[in-house]
Amino acid sequence: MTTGTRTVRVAMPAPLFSSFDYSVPDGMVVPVPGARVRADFSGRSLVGVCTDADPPHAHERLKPLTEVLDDHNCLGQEVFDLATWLSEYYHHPLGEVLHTILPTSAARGADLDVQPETWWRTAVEEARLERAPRQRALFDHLGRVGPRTAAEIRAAGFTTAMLDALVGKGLVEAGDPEPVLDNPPTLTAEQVSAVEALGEPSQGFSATLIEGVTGSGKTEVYLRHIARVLASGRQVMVLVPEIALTPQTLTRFKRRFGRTHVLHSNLADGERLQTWLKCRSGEARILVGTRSAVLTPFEDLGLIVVDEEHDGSFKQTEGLRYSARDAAVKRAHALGIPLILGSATPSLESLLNARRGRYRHVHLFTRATGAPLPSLHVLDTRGHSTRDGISNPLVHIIRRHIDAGGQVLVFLNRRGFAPTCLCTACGWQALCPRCDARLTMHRTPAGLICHHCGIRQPLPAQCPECENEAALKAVGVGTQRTEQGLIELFPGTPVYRIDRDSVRSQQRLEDHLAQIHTGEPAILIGTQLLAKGHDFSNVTLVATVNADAGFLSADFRAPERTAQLIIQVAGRAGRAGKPGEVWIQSMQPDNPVLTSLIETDYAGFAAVELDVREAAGLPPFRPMALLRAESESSAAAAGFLQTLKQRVSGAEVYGPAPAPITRVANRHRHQLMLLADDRGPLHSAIRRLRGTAAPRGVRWAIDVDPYDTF
DNA sequence: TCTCATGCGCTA
DNA sequence: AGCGCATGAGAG
Repeated sequence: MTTGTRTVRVAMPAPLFSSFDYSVPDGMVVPVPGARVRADFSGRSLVGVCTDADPPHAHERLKPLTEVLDDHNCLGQEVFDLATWLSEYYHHPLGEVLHTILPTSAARGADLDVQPETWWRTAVEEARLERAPRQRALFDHLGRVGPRTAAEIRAAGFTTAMLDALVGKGLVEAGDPEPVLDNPPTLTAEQVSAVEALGEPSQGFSATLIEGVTGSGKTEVYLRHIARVLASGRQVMVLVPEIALTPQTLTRFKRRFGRTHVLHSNLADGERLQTWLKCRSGEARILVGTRSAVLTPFEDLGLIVVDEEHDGSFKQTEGLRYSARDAAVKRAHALGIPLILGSATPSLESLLNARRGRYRHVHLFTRATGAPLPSLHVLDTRGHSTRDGISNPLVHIIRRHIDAGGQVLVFLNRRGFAPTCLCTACGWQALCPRCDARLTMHRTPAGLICHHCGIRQPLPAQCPECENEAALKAVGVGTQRTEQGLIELFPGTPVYRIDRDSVRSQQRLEDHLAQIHTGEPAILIGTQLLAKGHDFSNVTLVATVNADAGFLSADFRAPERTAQLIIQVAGRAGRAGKPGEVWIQSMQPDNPVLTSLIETDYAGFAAVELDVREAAGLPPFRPMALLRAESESSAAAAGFLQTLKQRVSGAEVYGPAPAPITRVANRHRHQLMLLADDRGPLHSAIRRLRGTAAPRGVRWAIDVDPYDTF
């Protein structure tokens, strides 16, 4: 080995757009690109990733590496290349990108050893565990679902102590992995042609957009294609939105394919690392995961599925602001494998790609059960009084459905009791001390809460300003208030509220859902949480209470998001044979989003909205990036963006503009919008700005293809 | 004169 | 980001 090969370039986890060169001391093996190394960096010992052995023009003063942690590229060439692409495309330092990709323990330098798993199953038919209800529950659970690993048992809400106790009593023993339990159902004609349209899985890169109405059985189409890929011996990655990764979703995969691995944000570091390693080694056959799962290396990936591809949770909004959907497209292309994007309400980005012939476009127009699609109606609330958010005509419609034995789902995208609390005597309002926002009134537990920074305050007994004891009033409507109103209006009918406040625990949610699944007449009220994943087969009426709020936002994506939400919620209605009705309460019944949705469905709305975007020169027709700055001083943040603006060339610039809620947690947020005709000039413009040091106290970030623009 | 806090610059 | 180091104010 010559001395010239004993210098390496390393990407260190620091917010710097440069690599750092180190020497490899005698006796230490020269790391290969992609190997983790430990080295001193500005007075501390850090784990970085080698990017080049023997780099050209190495730095003249070199420190020695402390340690080489891997004898091979720990990410594999493909994910290593993905890291380079992410760094360039999202203008984020390579060292930080690599740090984001590596599981926490791997980024800290842990050994990358796969540990064998043990599955646990019941050893006896019956067990008397009267005095140990939790052990009893775990025993019953294992009897019901079959063999599970310790990690899965913990994920289901049990502890290893309970498991150990059962093993000690001889009631549970090590066993084989879970068997395949489900046979595939018969496909509808439409599903058959969708499966056929997907073609052979081994024909190289292809992207297919499956646009299927809720209940059309998109998932079954994925499962068929997944089965073919698995049969060919290759691995499969399935990405789902955060709130769609429910036990029901996983059970479906497990019953069909056996062992299914999972990645999401709530895993313990060790579990996450083990799953990551098993994907990398090829031991894991299917991975179902949320956003960050797209960064997982695979030994032999043969298919990527992105379910609910329009969902905003695929875009990261901090640090490396990547889109998991777009990264999935990139990976499928690089690997030469098929990609499936599925949604009932595709993003305009994907629809434009389909229109331009980059994606195949497969439609599922009918429900797999043969149930008719719900009918959509606007309920004009102008001139009607509303009580707790529910207008009089809506009360009658709800009563009609309850009397007919149906269940009713009331959708209201606002938690709490009332979004405002004010004094009718002096005009005082409950404002957040740290944000430019009103405090939301909550009951059970009572208090004022800021939905932006989370600060809590007690509910004042009298007006803090004029000390009037009777004039404080809750203004506006949240789920708690509508719940209360519905309980009063329908005293004999159970009302279930499902939002982040009412279902703190998964168990609580499951209990609620079990009640609902009995099919007895009931009223469900809730937020986003209700809109996805769960099947409520006996729901015959869906009512959206405050869809109007979605039309008020300044965000150019607001109409798209509102339309998607309405259609997703509407999809909950009439799934089991009984025809469903959807009523949208609105004070602006002539709003073009509403009328086009009702008259021409989502596809018609999307076509109109695409024209609007094209005319306005907005995404997906032109690429956009946002430069966001925040500081305790509003002027400092805005001023810094102003100086950046002067240095922009080759792109249109708008702003700096304050975010609508400028101050959150005492930080003032401003942004500069960049638009260009092509990606090339946009990226060049950003490249000239990135790495610019902001003045003291100002933090700034680049957001390429932002999802939320306000 | 000493100690602790805050600010700044640098990382190979 | 996070660390060491310079600078500066307060206590004895």
